[in-house]
Amino acid sequence: MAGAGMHPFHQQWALAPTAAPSPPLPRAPGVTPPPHPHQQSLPHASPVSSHDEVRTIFIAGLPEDVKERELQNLLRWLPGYEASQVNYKVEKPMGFALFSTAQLAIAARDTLQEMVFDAETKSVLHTEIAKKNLFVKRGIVADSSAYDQSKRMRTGGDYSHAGYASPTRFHHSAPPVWGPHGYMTSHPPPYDPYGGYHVPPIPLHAPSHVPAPSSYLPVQNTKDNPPCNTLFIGNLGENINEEELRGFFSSQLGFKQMKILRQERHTVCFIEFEDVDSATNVHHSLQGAVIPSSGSVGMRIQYSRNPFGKRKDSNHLIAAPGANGPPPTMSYQ
DNA sequence: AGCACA
Repeated sequence: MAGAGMHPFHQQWALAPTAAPSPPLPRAPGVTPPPHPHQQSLPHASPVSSHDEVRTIFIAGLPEDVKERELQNLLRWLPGYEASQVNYKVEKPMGFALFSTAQLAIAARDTLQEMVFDAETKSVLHTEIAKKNLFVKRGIVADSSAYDQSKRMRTGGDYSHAGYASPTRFHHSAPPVWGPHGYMTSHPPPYDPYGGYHVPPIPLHAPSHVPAPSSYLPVQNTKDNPPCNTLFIGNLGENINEEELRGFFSSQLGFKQMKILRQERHTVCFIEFEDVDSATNVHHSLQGAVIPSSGSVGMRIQYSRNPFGKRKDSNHLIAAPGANGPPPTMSYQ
């Protein structure tokens, strides 16, 4: 178990209010969706495109152990729902949900207002219009540049460090998706607030972890071992979060398995890849990577002394030293 | 610098 201060790996709360849930906004009571919703054009009233207004709601009152998925599964039924996420960085989880229009956001806010989210924990939702729109990452496509690192809170120091691999080759394969954000359709569903339940948007992917590091820091990597399909990761910081670590590496190309080793002072881990090439890729591209829970140190990536699943002393094979077995003639390589 | 598991 990680320490108390563990935080899930949520990269982008480039979203909304930095503000706490505390000051309940005065909100117009009984605001309901317009009777005649044609979101596209508001001929008279607001000249501004609806996308400039805040169409995100803020959701407080969630139980501490709320999952992104739970919230999504609730919100996806609401008309105009586009994306949501939960910010766990503060004491009480704060949810944010983006809707296609401000009206629909208001409608959603009122729908959810005072809703009992969990009877057992007596969680009752309090919703407001957020101060700012939820920021949804654009590129669903595997495009490394989609992970721009602007707006990241963490900045260990100098990242653009020459000599350290650029984050260009990350996870081509990895679903470039972090937890939240629902579907991203180009066109909003034909909507009809509360009119009927058309097929709800299905958030395609289970929340997965973000493979992109927050930054890179130089590490000195003297004394490496010869390339093999297993990497040894050290210098992970005092309170590295195992889940985060696992999520980080498990989405790398060629990942097979990993083992995390908690030791007194240092936590280290071993990662097996499909082949040496994949290991080498990661060895180079993620050297010095910083992930949130690693604090302000860059991880050191080395080849493992012993590849996963192979014994140290190669005279004894994995194939059991059977009483009557043939002598271990086969060897690796 | 901290290298386990089979």
